[in-house]
Amino acid sequence: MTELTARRAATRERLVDAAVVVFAEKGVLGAAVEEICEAAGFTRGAFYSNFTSKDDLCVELLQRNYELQMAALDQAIAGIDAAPTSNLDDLIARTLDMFFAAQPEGRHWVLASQELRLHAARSPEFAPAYRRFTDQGTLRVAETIRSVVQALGYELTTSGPAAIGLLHAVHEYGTLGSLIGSGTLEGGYKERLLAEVLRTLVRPSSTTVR
Amino acid sequence: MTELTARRAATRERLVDAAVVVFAEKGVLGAAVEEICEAAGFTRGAFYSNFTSKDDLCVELLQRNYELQMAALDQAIAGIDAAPTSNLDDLIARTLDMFFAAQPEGRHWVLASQELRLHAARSPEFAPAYRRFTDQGTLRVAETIRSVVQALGYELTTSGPAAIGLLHAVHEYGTLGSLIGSGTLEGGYKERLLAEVLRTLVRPSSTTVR
DNA sequence: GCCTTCCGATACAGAACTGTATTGAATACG
DNA sequence: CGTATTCAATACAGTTCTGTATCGGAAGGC
Repeated sequence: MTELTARRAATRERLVDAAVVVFAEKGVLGAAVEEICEAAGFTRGAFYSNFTSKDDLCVELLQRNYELQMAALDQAIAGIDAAPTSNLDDLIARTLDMFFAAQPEGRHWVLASQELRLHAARSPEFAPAYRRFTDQGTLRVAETIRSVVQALGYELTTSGPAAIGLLHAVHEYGTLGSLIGSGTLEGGYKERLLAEVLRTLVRPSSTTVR
Repeated sequence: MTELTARRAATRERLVDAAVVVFAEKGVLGAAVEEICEAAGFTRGAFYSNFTSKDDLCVELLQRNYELQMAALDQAIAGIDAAPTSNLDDLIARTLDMFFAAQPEGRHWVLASQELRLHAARSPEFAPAYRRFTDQGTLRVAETIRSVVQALGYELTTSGPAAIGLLHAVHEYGTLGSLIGSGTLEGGYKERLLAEVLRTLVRPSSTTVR
């Protein structure tokens, strides 16, 4: 698509990776361009030669994140056992695996994701770019989960995106809660709740599986 | 408890109110002390005379928020129709009213709440203070909802805090989503989802209502 | 009404960050 | 190879923010 030397691509990647860490620690607006460059082992010269602004880098970060997660999702699909099952627990477990494959992992990524989401909520300039990747990702995950559920002999009780939204909400809340160390959330809280929620989102398929 | 002149109290309040706005726009770490003071119509002299640091002000903000929401909750309780009902929709509506009473409202408060939550997740120094208010609030809301549900002839299917966590997760996600303007979330999405979730969280009481 | 105490404004010195213009070293190419 | 080009480092000038020390006016006590 774009002409990019290997050197340049590597620089951009290092900067983006560093941004994840710094965003996680300081937030998008609290992160100084200088700090990101330092974390990546560059000076600002490298930054301004590759990006026009911090928001510009944020978009690249979204893109990278999107691609990595879709790749992980594809891999998870390839590895799934596609035989229909009458065991609901089985279905739940396999479906959640799909979902988790498309979620950020590790403290830095989790925090950075939330920071980006919040940045989109407060910045009208950034929001469109954020929506672009998020909506597309949600649709793809929804479609994937819908087809997995169907292959296993079940169907969703609600629209795909609504189901994903619900899972996403619980996942985010629980993950952040465990980082904060909230006392009202016991261990395994998130997993249990997700399984329970998912149980209400599927039912045995009314139509015969082809 | 603490000796505080009226003048001082007013200054602190104005600073805290201003902080909500600036935090919403810039995030906790992106907000300059200077900026908060300016928004409140003071200079930094006032700030450092009243607070030792930005985190110190954050704690005061948590406290204020907690007290306002608990007061709103108390008021909501007072206004509720306590007659048992066999109409589930009725129950759902009244229970959600309780819950909403204890949620922040308005763009600034919503964003600031999220910023504080994220700040707690990344800052070990701030997290304990955040937990203190959050856990206490969750317990109080949980207990309130539990007793309302019971008075109406139903019971919760899960622990109070777990139920509140689930509602809270969906509420936050939906609210932020509507600020971002996500395309996969149609209007009324949040309310519909909350009602549906709540439906799975209650069942007719097995024991007789006293 | 005067005097004391309080408390926010001002002054200050330094640190951190910004974006740009220029330079020099690495890389690619003929 | 040597030369042209690319790209990150450096130099620069300006702005913003920090926390503290000091000052002066307003509030409250006698």
